[in-house]
Amino acid sequence: MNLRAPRGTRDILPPASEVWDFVESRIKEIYKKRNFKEIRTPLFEDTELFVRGVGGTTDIVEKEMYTFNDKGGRSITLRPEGTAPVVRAYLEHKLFGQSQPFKLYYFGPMFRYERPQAGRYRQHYQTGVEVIGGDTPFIDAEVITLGIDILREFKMEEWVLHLNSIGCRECRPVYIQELKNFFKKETVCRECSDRIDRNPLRVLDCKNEECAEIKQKAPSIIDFLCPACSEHFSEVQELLGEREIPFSVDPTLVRGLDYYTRTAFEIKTSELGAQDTILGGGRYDGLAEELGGPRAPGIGFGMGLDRFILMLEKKQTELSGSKPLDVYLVAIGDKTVQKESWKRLNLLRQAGFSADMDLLMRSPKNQMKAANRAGARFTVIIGANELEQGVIQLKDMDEGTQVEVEIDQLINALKKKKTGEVN
RNA sequence: GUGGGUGUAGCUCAGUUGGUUAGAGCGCAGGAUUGUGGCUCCUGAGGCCGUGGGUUCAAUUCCCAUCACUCACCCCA
Repeated sequence: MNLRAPRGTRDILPPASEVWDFVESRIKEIYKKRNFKEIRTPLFEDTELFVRGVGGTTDIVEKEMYTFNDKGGRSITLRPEGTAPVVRAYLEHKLFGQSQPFKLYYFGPMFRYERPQAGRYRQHYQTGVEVIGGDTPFIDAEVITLGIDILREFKMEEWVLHLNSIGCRECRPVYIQELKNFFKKETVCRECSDRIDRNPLRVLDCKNEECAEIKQKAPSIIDFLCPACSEHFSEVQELLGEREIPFSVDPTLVRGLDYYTRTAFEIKTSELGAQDTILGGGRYDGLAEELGGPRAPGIGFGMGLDRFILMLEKKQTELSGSKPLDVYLVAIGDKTVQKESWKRLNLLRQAGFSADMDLLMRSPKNQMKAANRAGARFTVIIGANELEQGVIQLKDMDEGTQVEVEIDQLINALKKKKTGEVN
């Protein structure tokens, strides 16, 4: 038996899991403040959804999908990204019939078959948003701003927003033709020469040094945008300026998924390794139609939580993940005392305190040790003597002081101590 | 998919120029006059030295393969 999580996957254990919980709930609050609603879609979908949605010639579909046949012979794929499933759900449930635009957020794992690396996992976690049913530049700016707001909420300043527009159905084909003509005259790396016909935009994405020089001379998409796309793009930039969000226009940013149109963006940080994109997204005005629905333009982003948290840890940002325990109960005596303590434990919890006790029934000394390790603010000591007199010992673990309290007054005494601390 | 590095206790790492019972620190468990934490001291548990094969009288040490981790490429979150 191989007792190891599969390659590229990992367990998130305490105390790390407390950091995750903390980060996720803070982000969720940000979404809620902006009137986004949660959507949960299945972890797997029909393979066809991604082939049609993401695009058959993309890296994701060509080599990164976890695809298998289920017992009914259906081809199933573990979702490699969040947008296609959300748009599928939007169409399936005819959400275009409701008040538009539809603003959704999600949290959850995504799956891609790749070689693991720092900040790259086969099962990784993303949070993201999708705004569907509108194509004004305000929506673009609102979505991008939201991404920045998350970074700022966590006091992260070491990032660069890369922005581009990759045009629409009207203007992009013209540009692509131009690009093909250009590259066919140049000598590019072998991979790129393969790409020229299949997915020419991706040649711009090549990091090969030989190609880099050639790329600089290549025609820029921005010069080929149709009037509508061009206006959209400059308005988005204007609105970002309005919010004082710095960005860098990057004509080589094309993104690896086919569904993108117009606005494309990525936020990179210098604080990770080679896997430095923590947030990426773009507009997808044609996706709904591509999937067989009505026109429903949308825009969204995905943010990598693994990388985000890695970045927070590298920055040693204080993450007050775990909250110390209010009370640890120490039982000293036989079963009668233990049972009484266990009963009191429940009463403490019902009164709203976080409380725990030693369920191994160890020696008083060891129980105190455990209380200390749990970070308990107070210990409540119940022994046979106390039980007889109807009292308990209440010990302040920071001060090291201890007072006797009538057992019925315990909750009140604790409440007083707690509010005393707040004031 | 390609290339480099690594793989000894729960964790961080020593070590064996091939040779009997493989070590430390931290952590964990228990204890230091019978009912009290954090400091100190004592004791203890825990390792088929990643897995499989080869060379050898002998391998945890050498060689090969494999798996995993890690860094980079590719690409992305």
